[in-house]
Amino acid sequence: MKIATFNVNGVKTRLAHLLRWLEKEQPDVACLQELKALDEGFPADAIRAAGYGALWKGQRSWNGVAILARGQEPVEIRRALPGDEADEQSRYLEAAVDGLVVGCLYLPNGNPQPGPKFEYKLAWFERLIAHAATLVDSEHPVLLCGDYNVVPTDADIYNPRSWRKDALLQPESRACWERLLAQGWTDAIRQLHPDAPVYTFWDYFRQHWQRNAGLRIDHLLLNRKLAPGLRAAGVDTWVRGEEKASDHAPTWVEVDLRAPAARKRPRKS
DNA sequence: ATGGCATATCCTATATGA
Repeated sequence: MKIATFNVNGVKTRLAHLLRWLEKEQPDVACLQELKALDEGFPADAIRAAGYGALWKGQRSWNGVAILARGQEPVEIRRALPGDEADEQSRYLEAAVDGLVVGCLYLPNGNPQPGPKFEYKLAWFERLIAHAATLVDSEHPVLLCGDYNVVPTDADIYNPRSWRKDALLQPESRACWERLLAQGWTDAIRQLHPDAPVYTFWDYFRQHWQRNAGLRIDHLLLNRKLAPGLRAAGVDTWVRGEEKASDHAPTWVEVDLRAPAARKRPRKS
Protein backbone atom coordinates (compact mmCIF):
# COMPACT_ATOMS: atom_id res chain seq x y z
CA MET A 1 0.00 0.00 0.00
CA LYS A 2 1.40 3.37 -1.05
CA ILE A 3 0.42 6.52 0.84
CA ALA A 4 1.59 9.98 -0.21
CA THR A 5 1.41 13.54 1.06
CA PHE A 6 1.44 16.47 -1.38
CA ASN A 7 1.16 20.19 -0.68
CA VAL A 8 -0.37 21.22 -4.00
CA ASN A 9 -0.32 25.01 -3.43
CA GLY A 10 -3.76 25.53 -4.96
CA VAL A 11 -5.77 22.48 -6.01
CA LYS A 12 -7.57 24.26 -8.85
CA THR A 13 -4.43 25.79 -10.32
CA ARG A 14 -2.60 22.48 -9.89
CA LEU A 15 -5.34 20.10 -11.01
CA ALA A 16 -3.56 18.96 -14.20
CA HIS A 17 -0.38 18.32 -12.20
CA LEU A 18 -2.31 16.40 -9.58
CA LEU A 19 -4.04 14.20 -12.16
CA ARG A 20 -0.79 13.47 -14.02
CA TRP A 21 0.85 12.47 -10.75
CA LEU A 22 -2.06 10.24 -9.66
CA GLU A 23 -2.08 8.55 -13.06
CA LYS A 24 1.66 7.92 -13.09
CA GLU A 25 2.33 7.00 -9.45
CA GLN A 26 -1.02 5.44 -8.51
CA PRO A 27 -0.89 6.09 -4.76
CA ASP A 28 -3.54 4.19 -2.83
CA VAL A 29 -3.99 7.17 -0.52
CA ALA A 30 -3.08 10.78 -1.24
CA CYS A 31 -3.17 13.49 1.42
CA LEU A 32 -3.31 17.01 0.01
CA GLN A 33 -2.62 20.35 1.67
CA GLU A 34 -3.04 24.00 0.71
CA LEU A 35 -6.13 23.48 -1.41
CA LYS A 36 -6.72 27.25 -1.38
CA ALA A 37 -10.31 26.61 -2.37
CA LEU A 38 -13.75 26.63 -0.82
CA ASP A 39 -15.53 23.30 -0.38
CA GLU A 40 -17.62 23.96 -3.48
CA GLY A 41 -14.49 24.76 -5.49
CA PHE A 42 -12.84 21.37 -4.86
CA PRO A 43 -12.54 19.49 -8.20
CA ALA A 44 -14.27 16.37 -6.89
CA ASP A 45 -15.64 15.29 -10.28
CA ALA A 46 -12.24 15.27 -12.00
CA ILE A 47 -10.70 13.40 -9.07
CA ARG A 48 -13.52 10.88 -9.05
CA ALA A 49 -13.09 10.41 -12.81
CA ALA A 50 -9.43 9.63 -12.11
CA GLY A 51 -10.58 6.76 -9.90
CA TYR A 52 -10.34 8.32 -6.44
CA GLY A 53 -12.85 8.81 -3.68
CA ALA A 54 -12.22 11.89 -1.58
CA LEU A 55 -12.84 13.77 1.64
CA TRP A 56 -11.98 17.45 1.74
CA LYS A 57 -12.15 20.47 3.99
CA GLY A 58 -11.75 23.74 2.17
CA GLN A 59 -11.34 27.38 3.12
CA ARG A 60 -11.36 30.63 1.16
CA SER A 61 -7.93 31.60 -0.15
CA TRP A 62 -5.76 29.61 2.21
CA ASN A 63 -5.22 26.28 3.89
CA GLY A 64 -7.52 23.37 3.04
CA VAL A 65 -6.79 19.62 3.24
CA ALA A 66 -8.06 16.50 1.49
CA ILE A 67 -7.68 12.71 1.65
CA LEU A 68 -8.01 10.71 -1.58
CA ALA A 69 -8.37 6.93 -1.80
CA ARG A 70 -7.97 4.91 -4.97
CA GLY A 71 -11.07 2.92 -5.86
CA GLN A 72 -12.90 3.63 -2.62
CA GLU A 73 -14.26 6.28 -0.31
CA PRO A 74 -12.14 7.20 2.71
CA VAL A 75 -14.13 6.73 5.91
CA GLU A 76 -14.15 10.02 7.81
CA ILE A 77 -12.96 9.93 11.43
CA ARG A 78 -12.57 13.63 12.22
CA ARG A 79 -12.49 16.96 10.42
CA ALA A 80 -10.45 19.02 12.88
CA LEU A 81 -7.67 18.68 15.39
CA PRO A 82 -9.18 18.49 18.89
CA GLY A 83 -8.46 21.06 21.55
CA ASP A 84 -9.67 24.41 20.22
CA GLU A 85 -13.26 24.82 19.09
CA ALA A 86 -12.51 28.40 18.06
CA ASP A 87 -9.85 27.38 15.53
CA GLU A 88 -11.42 28.06 12.12
CA GLN A 89 -8.48 27.09 9.95
CA SER A 90 -8.82 24.00 7.74
CA ARG A 91 -5.68 22.11 8.62
CA TYR A 92 -6.61 18.57 9.68
CA LEU A 93 -8.55 15.61 8.35
CA GLU A 94 -8.50 12.02 9.58
CA ALA A 95 -9.92 8.96 7.83
CA ALA A 96 -9.68 5.20 7.61
CA VAL A 97 -8.76 3.38 4.39
CA ASP A 98 -8.48 -0.42 4.35
CA GLY A 99 -8.00 -0.48 8.11
CA LEU A 100 -5.26 2.17 8.06
CA VAL A 101 -5.92 5.36 10.00
CA VAL A 102 -4.55 8.35 8.11
CA GLY A 103 -4.19 11.83 9.58
CA CYS A 104 -3.63 14.55 6.97
CA LEU A 105 -2.22 17.73 8.47
CA TYR A 106 -1.06 21.17 7.45
CA LEU A 107 0.85 22.61 10.36
CA PRO A 108 0.98 26.43 10.49
CA ASN A 109 4.01 28.06 8.91
CA GLY A 110 4.53 30.43 11.83
CA ASN A 111 6.32 33.29 10.09
CA PRO A 112 7.16 35.90 10.99
CA GLN A 113 8.60 34.98 14.35
CA PRO A 114 8.37 36.01 17.01
CA GLY A 115 4.75 37.06 16.87
CA PRO A 116 1.16 35.84 16.98
CA LYS A 117 1.58 33.54 13.96
CA PHE A 118 4.46 31.76 15.63
CA GLU A 119 2.43 31.45 18.83
CA TYR A 120 -0.39 29.92 16.81
CA LYS A 121 2.05 27.47 15.24
CA LEU A 122 3.33 26.30 18.62
CA ALA A 123 -0.19 26.07 20.08
CA TRP A 124 -1.32 24.01 17.07
CA PHE A 125 1.74 21.79 17.48
CA GLU A 126 0.83 21.22 21.16
CA ARG A 127 -2.64 20.12 20.13
CA LEU A 128 -1.12 17.78 17.54
CA ILE A 129 1.20 16.27 20.16
CA ALA A 130 -1.76 15.71 22.49
CA HIS A 131 -3.83 14.06 19.78
CA ALA A 132 -0.91 11.97 18.52
CA ALA A 133 -0.47 10.60 22.05
CA THR A 134 -3.88 8.95 21.69
CA LEU A 135 -2.81 7.27 18.42
CA VAL A 136 0.78 6.13 18.85
CA ASP A 137 -0.15 2.98 20.78
CA SER A 138 -3.37 2.32 18.92
CA GLU A 139 -4.16 -1.27 18.04
CA HIS A 140 -4.75 0.09 14.52
CA PRO A 141 -1.97 1.10 12.14
CA VAL A 142 -1.82 4.91 12.04
CA LEU A 143 0.01 7.28 9.68
CA LEU A 144 0.28 11.00 10.46
CA CYS A 145 1.44 12.77 7.32
CA GLY A 146 1.48 16.19 5.80
CA ASP A 147 3.27 19.51 5.64
CA TYR A 148 4.71 19.88 9.14
CA ASN A 149 6.49 23.14 8.35
CA VAL A 150 9.46 21.98 10.42
CA VAL A 151 13.01 21.30 9.23
CA PRO A 152 13.95 18.69 11.85
CA THR A 153 17.75 19.20 11.76
CA ASP A 154 20.34 21.16 9.83
CA ALA A 155 20.90 18.02 7.75
CA ASP A 156 17.39 18.52 6.35
CA ILE A 157 18.17 21.79 4.55
CA TYR A 158 20.67 22.73 1.84
CA ASN A 159 22.13 25.49 4.00
CA PRO A 160 20.63 26.72 7.26
CA ARG A 161 22.51 30.02 7.27
CA SER A 162 19.92 32.20 5.55
CA TRP A 163 17.02 30.44 7.33
CA ARG A 164 18.21 30.83 10.93
CA LYS A 165 15.44 33.26 11.84
CA ASP A 166 12.74 31.36 9.97
CA ALA A 167 9.94 29.73 11.96
CA LEU A 168 10.73 26.37 10.31
CA LEU A 169 14.12 26.12 11.99
CA GLN A 170 13.41 27.62 15.41
CA PRO A 171 14.48 25.60 18.45
CA GLU A 172 10.88 25.75 19.72
CA SER A 173 9.58 24.21 16.48
CA ARG A 174 12.24 21.51 16.54
CA ALA A 175 11.60 20.77 20.21
CA CYS A 176 7.94 20.11 19.42
CA TRP A 177 8.99 17.79 16.59
CA GLU A 178 11.33 15.88 18.90
CA ARG A 179 8.66 15.55 21.57
CA LEU A 180 6.25 14.18 18.99
CA LEU A 181 8.74 11.58 17.75
CA ALA A 182 9.67 10.66 21.33
CA GLN A 183 6.16 9.31 21.80
CA GLY A 184 7.24 6.42 19.58
CA TRP A 185 6.60 7.56 16.01
CA THR A 186 8.85 6.52 13.11
CA ASP A 187 9.93 9.24 10.65
CA ALA A 188 9.78 7.12 7.48
CA ILE A 189 12.18 9.11 5.31
CA ARG A 190 14.77 9.46 8.04
CA GLN A 191 14.43 5.77 8.92
CA LEU A 192 15.13 4.56 5.39
CA HIS A 193 17.44 7.37 4.21
CA PRO A 194 19.55 8.17 7.28
CA ASP A 195 22.55 9.59 5.42
CA ALA A 196 21.71 11.22 2.11
CA PRO A 197 19.82 14.52 2.32
CA VAL A 198 16.19 14.24 1.22
CA TYR A 199 14.24 17.37 0.31
CA THR A 200 10.51 17.83 -0.24
CA PHE A 201 10.27 21.60 -0.81
CA TRP A 202 12.20 24.03 -2.99
CA ASP A 203 11.09 27.64 -2.86
CA TYR A 204 10.36 29.63 -6.00
CA PHE A 205 13.13 32.14 -5.34
CA ARG A 206 16.72 32.20 -6.45
CA GLN A 207 16.45 29.11 -8.64
CA HIS A 208 16.35 26.84 -5.64
CA TRP A 209 14.96 23.94 -7.63
CA GLN A 210 17.61 24.22 -10.33
CA ARG A 211 20.28 24.24 -7.60
CA ASN A 212 18.61 21.48 -5.55
CA ALA A 213 18.54 23.91 -2.62
CA GLY A 214 15.71 22.25 -0.75
CA LEU A 215 14.17 21.64 2.65
CA ARG A 216 12.62 18.52 4.18
CA ILE A 217 9.35 19.67 5.72
CA ASP A 218 6.77 17.14 4.47
CA HIS A 219 6.82 14.12 6.77
CA LEU A 220 5.16 10.73 7.24
CA LEU A 221 5.08 9.31 10.78
CA LEU A 222 4.19 5.68 11.52
CA ASN A 223 2.82 4.51 14.83
CA ARG A 224 4.15 1.43 16.61
CA LYS A 225 1.66 -0.90 15.00
CA LEU A 226 2.48 0.29 11.49
CA ALA A 227 6.26 0.78 11.74
CA PRO A 228 7.23 -2.91 11.25
CA GLY A 229 5.41 -2.80 7.91
CA LEU A 230 7.49 0.04 6.46
CA ARG A 231 8.93 -1.12 3.14
CA ALA A 232 9.98 2.00 1.19
CA ALA A 233 9.84 5.79 1.29
CA GLY A 234 10.72 8.52 -1.16
CA VAL A 235 9.93 11.74 -2.95
CA ASP A 236 8.46 12.09 -6.44
CA THR A 237 10.86 14.87 -7.37
CA TRP A 238 9.88 14.81 -11.05
CA VAL A 239 6.64 16.58 -10.08
CA ARG A 240 8.60 19.59 -8.80
CA GLY A 241 10.38 19.84 -12.15
CA GLU A 242 7.20 20.32 -14.17
CA GLU A 243 6.16 23.68 -15.59
CA LYS A 244 4.27 25.80 -13.05
CA ALA A 245 4.76 23.16 -10.36
CA SER A 246 3.89 23.44 -6.68
CA ASP A 247 6.88 24.36 -4.54
CA HIS A 248 6.46 20.98 -2.76
CA ALA A 249 6.93 17.48 -4.20
CA PRO A 250 4.81 14.43 -3.27
CA THR A 251 6.42 12.40 -0.50
CA TRP A 252 5.38 8.79 0.09
CA VAL A 253 5.71 5.50 1.92
CA GLU A 254 4.99 1.92 0.97
CA VAL A 255 3.75 -0.21 3.83
CA ASP A 256 2.73 -3.82 4.28
CA LEU A 257 -0.35 -3.82 6.50
CA ARG A 258 -0.06 -7.56 7.01
CA ALA A 259 3.36 -7.30 8.62
CA PRO A 260 3.32 -8.51 12.22
CA ALA A 261 3.61 -5.78 14.80
CA ALA A 262 6.46 -5.78 17.26
CA ARG A 263 5.44 -7.88 20.24
CA LYS A 264 5.44 -6.52 23.72
CA ARG A 265 6.15 -9.95 25.17
CA PRO A 266 8.38 -12.72 23.80
CA ARG A 267 6.66 -15.03 21.40
CA LYS A 268 5.87 -18.50 22.76
CA SER A 269 7.62 -21.26 20.87
C1' DA B 1 17.63 44.17 6.18
C1' DT B 2 15.59 43.17 1.86
C1' DG B 3 14.09 40.62 -1.88
C1' DG B 4 13.51 37.06 -4.85
C1' DC B 5 8.37 34.12 -6.80
C1' DA B 6 3.68 32.35 -6.66
C1' DT B 7 -1.32 32.22 -5.44
C1' DA B 8 -5.92 34.02 -4.15
C1' DT B 9 -9.12 37.77 -3.57
C1' DC B 10 -11.78 42.75 -1.38
C1' DC B 11 -7.52 42.73 -8.04
C1' DT B 12 -3.60 49.36 -11.34
C1' DA B 13 -3.32 46.33 -4.27
C1' DT B 14 -2.81 43.32 -0.36
C1' DA B 15 -2.16 39.13 2.46
C1' DT B 16 -0.01 34.78 2.77
C1' DG B 17 3.33 31.39 2.14
C1' DA B 18 8.27 29.08 3.61
